[in-house]
Amino acid sequence: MTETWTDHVLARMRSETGRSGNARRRVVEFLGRQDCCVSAQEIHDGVRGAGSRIGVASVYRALEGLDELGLVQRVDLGDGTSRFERIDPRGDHHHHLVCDDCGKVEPFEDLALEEALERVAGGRGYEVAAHDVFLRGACGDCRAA
Amino acid sequence: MTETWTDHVLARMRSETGRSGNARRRVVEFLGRQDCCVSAQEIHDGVRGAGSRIGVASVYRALEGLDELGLVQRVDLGDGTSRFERIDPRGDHHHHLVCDDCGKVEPFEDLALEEALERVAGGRGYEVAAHDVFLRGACGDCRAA
DNA sequence: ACCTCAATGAGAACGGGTATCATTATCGTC
DNA sequence: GACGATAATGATACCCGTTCTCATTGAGGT
Ligand SMILES: [Mn+2]
Ligand SMILES: [Mn+2]
Ligand SMILES: [Zn+2]
Ligand SMILES: [Zn+2]
Repeated sequence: MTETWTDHVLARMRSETGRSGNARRRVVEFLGRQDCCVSAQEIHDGVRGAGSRIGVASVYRALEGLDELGLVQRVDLGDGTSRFERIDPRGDHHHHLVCDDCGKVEPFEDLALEEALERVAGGRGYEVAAHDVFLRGACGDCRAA
Repeated sequence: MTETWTDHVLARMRSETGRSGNARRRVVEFLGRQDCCVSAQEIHDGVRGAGSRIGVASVYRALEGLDELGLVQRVDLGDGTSRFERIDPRGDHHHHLVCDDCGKVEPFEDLALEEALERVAGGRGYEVAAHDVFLRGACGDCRAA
């Protein structure tokens, strides 16, 4: 059986603080259902829409905690709102295509790119811990229109 | 003789609107002196420090116009403030190393990385117009400390 | 010099994100 | 199962970068 990200994270948080509240659990469960990044607002709306009256502050607190534990990644596209997505414990990871026109965001993976990034990381004095890549342009739909 | 970015841009804006105000010119001149990205606040302070009483709104307006003309690039590191840097008309371009610890930002170039990005751009339905790459980690100074 | 209208700057307004604090709920203990 | 300590929560005030508004200024054409 494959342990889901959600289960993995709930267990981790449990062992971390000893407590388990409702708001954090709902945020984790929601994130676990997403395949790419979502904004705090979308998380808040999503959880509320399902019937849980959680507060925005709790959403941000949950995200902050998850970020510190390396369970979630902040994605900043430059539109003024941060987005968040789960980090696969198995190392799976993707980058983002952003449509300048309609704002759509979709994930992509590319091994050759990862290898090139790996090589850049060396020889710069820096100890690189993470990297972000965004490709911006016009998506298929917007090109057609 | 090499035409500077500043001259190139001033001429371009001139031909674009027919008018030339003081605020915009000061912003362009300031950006022309920078080798990497700076925040709107830094631009405002920099220009004011040199004796011109320009307003913040004018800084943002100038940056917006330059961005639309593709003369300036918005750099969003995710710290809540956008930065801007000139785009070399000759195509020269760099990406950024960001220290998670002290916040320092420095540019780097890597040809192999650019080629890998070029290859990714194809075959995705997208017409990629630009890309951003950030490497995050601990800089030399912070690693030593 | 005069007119027109883009450009400007001060300050109000906006919005995502954070801090505060009274209330609620979880968990260990009895 | 009730109780107490204290972490978690949620409403809301607040912060600050950015945008909007509007009265004023000034560049360029005549
Ligand atoms: Mn990668
Ligand atoms: Mn590049
Ligand atoms: Zn994603
Ligand atoms: Zn730069």
